[in-house]
Amino acid sequence: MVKKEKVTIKMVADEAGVSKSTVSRVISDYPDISDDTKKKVREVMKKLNYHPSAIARSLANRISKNVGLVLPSDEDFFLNPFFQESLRAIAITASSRGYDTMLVYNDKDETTAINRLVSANKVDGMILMRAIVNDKSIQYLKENKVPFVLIGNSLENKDIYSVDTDNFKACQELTRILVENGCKKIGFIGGDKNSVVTLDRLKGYMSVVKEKNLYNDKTMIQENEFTKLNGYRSIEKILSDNEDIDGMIVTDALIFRGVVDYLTEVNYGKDIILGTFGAEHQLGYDDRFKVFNVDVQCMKMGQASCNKLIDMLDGQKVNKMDIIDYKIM
Amino acid sequence: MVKKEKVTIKMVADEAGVSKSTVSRVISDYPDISDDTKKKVREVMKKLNYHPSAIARSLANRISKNVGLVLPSDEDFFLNPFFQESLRAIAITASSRGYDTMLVYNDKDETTAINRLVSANKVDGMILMRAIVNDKSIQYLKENKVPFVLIGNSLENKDIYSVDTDNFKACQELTRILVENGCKKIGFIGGDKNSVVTLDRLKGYMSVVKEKNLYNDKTMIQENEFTKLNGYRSIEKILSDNEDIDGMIVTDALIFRGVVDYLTEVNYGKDIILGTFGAEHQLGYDDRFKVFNVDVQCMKMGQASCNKLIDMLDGQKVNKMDIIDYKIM
DNA sequence: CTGAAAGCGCTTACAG
DNA sequence: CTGAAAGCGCTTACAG
Repeated sequence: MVKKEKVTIKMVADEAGVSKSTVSRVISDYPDISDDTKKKVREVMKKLNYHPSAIARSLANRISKNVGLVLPSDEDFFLNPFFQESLRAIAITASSRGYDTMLVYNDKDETTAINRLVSANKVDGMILMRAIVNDKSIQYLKENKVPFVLIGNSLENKDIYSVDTDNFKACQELTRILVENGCKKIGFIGGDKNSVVTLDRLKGYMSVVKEKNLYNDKTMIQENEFTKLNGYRSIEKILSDNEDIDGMIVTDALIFRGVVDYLTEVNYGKDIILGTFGAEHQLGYDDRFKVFNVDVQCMKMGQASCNKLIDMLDGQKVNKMDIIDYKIM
Repeated sequence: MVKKEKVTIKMVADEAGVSKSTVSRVISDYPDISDDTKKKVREVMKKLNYHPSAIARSLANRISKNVGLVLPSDEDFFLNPFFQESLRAIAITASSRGYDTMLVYNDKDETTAINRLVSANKVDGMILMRAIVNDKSIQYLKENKVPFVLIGNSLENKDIYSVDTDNFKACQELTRILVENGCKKIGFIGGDKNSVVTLDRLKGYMSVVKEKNLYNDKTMIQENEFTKLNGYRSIEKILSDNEDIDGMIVTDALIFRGVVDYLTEVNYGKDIILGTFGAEHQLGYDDRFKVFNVDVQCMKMGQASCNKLIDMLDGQKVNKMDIIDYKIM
């Protein structure tokens, strides 16, 4: 077997009897190259099994063909199925458009990881997978004029590109459904208080509580982390303070699992109607419970955010904010 | 505010009154540069907020400082919490060693995605997150002499670098525990038959079944996909064919959830002892069940695989195979 | 429609 | 201990 050597543009050019410039142009599929030479060059490329070096291209034209994915570094948050599924959708979408995906784990108050990717020119743009209150990453990306799209909603930055669920409306609708099903006293369990998603959903819930004049007590609202344990403890706490609760809003699949665990343990069933965020397959509960869930369609979100970023990089005009529809079932 | 311009090595060199070569050498921390100039150059770099272009470095020295992560593209498989947790460990480990992580989703019988990353020089090495029978990716990486480490076990390739759980032994131990707890007739539910993990665990189970001369019927063994639904249907099938089953081995957290769902529905409890793979927090079940689980410690696996790959890239000597210990509880 | 040449921002023998 | 120069493999005005 012949020793493999990296095939370069030079070798293709020589073999095809044209200049490097010409080869370069057929790589990029320039319109003003004659069909004949295009064809010839392509044949040679195939014959030589030539693949342009992305690195060299990047250096020459400052385009990396990489998108950066910014994930929360807090374990609890990341364990959320939402991330796993969006991440997959993003990577697959990127790939289908000729981009590769780079991962960054980002701390709440640090931008060093992001900074590294950006200043090393490793990515053309970024996707942020959550927004927290007073988000440093968003600040950084704006200041450095890095193209990015946020999955979520930033309270402080309304002029950025984003893709989001209408969490206020979704949670409002969900709460109303519980009311229509007879609930008089509805509790709320959310994730991290600094997470904008939690806040938006809380507002939706509150709006119905006020509108319908439902009984309302602070002990009915718990916000902590995005964990199963939090769900377990929060529902325990709420029930011990409010025996007569007949409905619960839960903002997250992981938390929901903890809630179901506790309710199963103490033998609750349909006495409490549950409204939760999360797709059916992420939840896990059985017939003993009555559950309404809003599916925010993370696959769609991931896809939309990635397409939006790449459209931006392509210089296309895109909306500032896109709202992805949810499904309540 | 001054318009931001990319700071290059040239500008640092000029400002510090040295040559580009020298700056380059202090970037790489060469030993034979005088402390004085090192210090001076570093000051200038900081003052100018200089960050070397990773792209340019890559082109010059053919090192990308990226590791590629090869994930299964089949949705079912990927949804497994195992991947999510290993992935995070890998990305964090890579980052701590100055590497960034690139994602590739790979089809069973295709190597195009991998090929793209490799031939474009975007990565220095790869981590494969599973092995299937007759794995094309492994073949490809071997042939192209791409450094890689496999998380798992390849039946056909014993000469590659890998990190794995001793799945045979773990499943053997798990099955024995069920026997010690009085089980006489133990079923088995696994994931994809083409997945080596499933095969290894099945062998461990079978070895005990034979050793202890347990009743053994093909209808007690189900292998399908890595999904919750599969768990649900498989246990249903097994129970309908074998009413007197008193133990079940389940190879996967997601499948386990389906099993628990079904058993809950039909009001089974401690009559069947469950042995499963998956960490406590991935499982989700309650006191009604008696469960033993083997935690393969995915964080450790991810970490070990990434460190191993980077050690290899650094030219260090590493073991061919590393076995990560598991915990049964 | 195509080519020669400069340039992208680094690294690294080589020479001193 | 340090510098000048060539080179990594592309792209892209510019000229024809």
